[in-house]
Amino acid sequence: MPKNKKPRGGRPAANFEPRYGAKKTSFHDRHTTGRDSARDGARPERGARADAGERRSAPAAGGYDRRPGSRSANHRGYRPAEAETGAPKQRWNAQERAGRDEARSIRNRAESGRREAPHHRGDERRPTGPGTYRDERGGQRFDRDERPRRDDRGAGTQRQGFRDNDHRDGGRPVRDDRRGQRPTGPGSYRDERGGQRFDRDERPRRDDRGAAPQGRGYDRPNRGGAERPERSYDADRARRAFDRDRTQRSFDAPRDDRPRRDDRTSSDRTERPRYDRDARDSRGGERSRPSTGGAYRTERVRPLTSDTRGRPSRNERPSRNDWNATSRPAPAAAKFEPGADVVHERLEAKSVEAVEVDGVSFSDLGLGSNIVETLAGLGAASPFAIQAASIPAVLEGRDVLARGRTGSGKTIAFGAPLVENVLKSQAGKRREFGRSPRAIILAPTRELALQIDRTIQPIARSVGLFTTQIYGGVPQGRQVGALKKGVDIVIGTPGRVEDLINQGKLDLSDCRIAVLDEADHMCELGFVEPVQRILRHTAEGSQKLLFSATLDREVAALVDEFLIDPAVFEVAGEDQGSSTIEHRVLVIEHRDKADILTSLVDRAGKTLVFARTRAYADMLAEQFDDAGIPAVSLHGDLNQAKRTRNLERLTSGRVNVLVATDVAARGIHVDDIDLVVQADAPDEYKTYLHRSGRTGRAGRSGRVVTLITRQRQRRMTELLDRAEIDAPFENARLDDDIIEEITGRMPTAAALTS
DNA sequence: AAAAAAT
Repeated sequence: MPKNKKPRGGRPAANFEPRYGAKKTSFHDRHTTGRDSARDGARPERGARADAGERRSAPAAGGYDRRPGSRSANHRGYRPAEAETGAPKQRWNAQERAGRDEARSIRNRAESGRREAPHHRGDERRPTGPGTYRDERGGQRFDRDERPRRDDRGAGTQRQGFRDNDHRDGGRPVRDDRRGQRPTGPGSYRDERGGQRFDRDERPRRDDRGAAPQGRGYDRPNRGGAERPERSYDADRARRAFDRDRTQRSFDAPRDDRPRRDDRTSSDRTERPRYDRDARDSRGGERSRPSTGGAYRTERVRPLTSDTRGRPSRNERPSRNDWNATSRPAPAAAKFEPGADVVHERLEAKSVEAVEVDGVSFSDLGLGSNIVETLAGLGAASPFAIQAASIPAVLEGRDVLARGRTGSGKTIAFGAPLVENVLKSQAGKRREFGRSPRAIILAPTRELALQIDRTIQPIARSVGLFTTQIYGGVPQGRQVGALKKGVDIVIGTPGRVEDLINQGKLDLSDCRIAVLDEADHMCELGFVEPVQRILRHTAEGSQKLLFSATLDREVAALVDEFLIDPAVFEVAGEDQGSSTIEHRVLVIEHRDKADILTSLVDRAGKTLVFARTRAYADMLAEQFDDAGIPAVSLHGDLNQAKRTRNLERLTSGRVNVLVATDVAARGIHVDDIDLVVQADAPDEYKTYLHRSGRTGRAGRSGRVVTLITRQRQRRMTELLDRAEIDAPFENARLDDDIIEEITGRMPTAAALTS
């Protein structure tokens, strides 16, 4: 029975799929789960047995740690406290209890002047293993935030064990190391971005911020006015907005700058007010964030929603409809002086140069020492560009839109400052039992939500905060139990989150930060509505952070309603030319498809195959299996247990081939996937970018092969053009050398660069 | 078409 899988899952699975009770071994616990029954149809008989068992043992159960109404897991618990001691207890025991104590002492220390000398404190409580990740990754931090790798996944319990390791020296030295190692080839930011430096106007701000951060009414109780002097927002904003002499930048392009852009001004102006006023007034935006002047806000938002009129580059790439279009220095941008912002179609962003980031540390950015140390333990010794850009803005309390390519560190970019903000908002407060969450992070898939939690949890835990995952496909019991107990940060998928809200089990009214990962995807049809409803449940004026590798104007609907004066960031030099991924398109005969796929997949490395439908994904996996190539599938028709298990099989290397639908296209990370095969070509260029982003990570080389038939060539050409990818089209037959070549030796990164 | 709640 599947039960046998558990041993292996012991560690990885615990981490990967904490809800799934890898640890649950006690008789009645299993029953509880069975009864909770969201338990998927995989083993109906088990559920039945569980019910029977429950009935039998219920009466006597009390003495045996049985909760009288464990039905209350779902059901308004008659004894909430009890509910927590049941199943959740096991899970909380070691690690969470430790965390709690830790939190307590942190709080105590915090109350006696925490900001001043946090460092010594950190040393003893550093929760994560030191050089662990750093070493493996050769100092490159590409993956670290996207997905704590396997080792990492080993649940908090394990990490605690590392606690005493001294990696204090990790901080600085490591950064230096890394600098040395940082790939200077394609993956490197440094080489391609000319020597543009972080704008001075930007930097000073950060220092200021250290002293007086939250621009918005973020809760900051108990913070000595001395440390972070209270400031009138108006004053603050105004100062930042106008007192700087700089070239205009998107996110803070002040009114004053506007006149300079003669070409766009007039039309923009007429349009701008419309967006704003309507949106803001109707939702009381004014009240919620009185600090931002109306006019100011308007202009900030405008770039996102305005169209491209007057932009020459549009004509050149008519199909390109987004912000990405000019992510690399476009001709249009050339007329701007060095150091000036690149002007983007439809959405202007402050373009961050990686070189600017050299020498900047996480603590420079405003993160506390505990968090900084934890990040170092995760392999993030110093910030990536996108992190350096967005962390200060997030700490400041601003709404942020950020685009950074896959694996560029987005999770930490929002996660670390989010934790810091939540911590600040609770400084000195008691962490009450049953407190409602202060922050929520939404992701489009369960796997991604889990992965995000794997990164955020250690950071949160390092400062005594708790996270919980709220996603579907698993029993609610534990999730509700955790909520009852009280968590600070919720990470989940829209469906279950909304479900629990409607059931009154999740209260977001105190939620002051909301993050949308893969934000553009979350704005697609079918996703937006629930997301909007959820966001409306968050505290009025809550801070919103939108991140994605392909962030574009698709998020306009949300921006208009929910964001105020957003800072917009992206990383310069992130074009496909700087990628370590080799793309190619095989034009094939349909009748050869199955066999070609099999031969493509018959190789040594890990291969991820994308199929358009669930059925086809299953079919292919089966086909490969039959051909003697162990393969599993990942798609929405599988129950969550299988999804988790199959993905884990690939990560662990038990199989080398995973056939997935687009559920696996975004965000999920598996090390060492060196070939991505698109059995079905995607319809959108964004999908192409995300799918191909599953390989070529950490500066490694990777290949993406897309199979199409002759009829599709034109569409594919257009798509690649939009994605700004150059890929040769090659006719391929089953016995072609091409296939051999693809499945054979992978080109070195060096070869790709030259 | 897929994904996201559970039924």
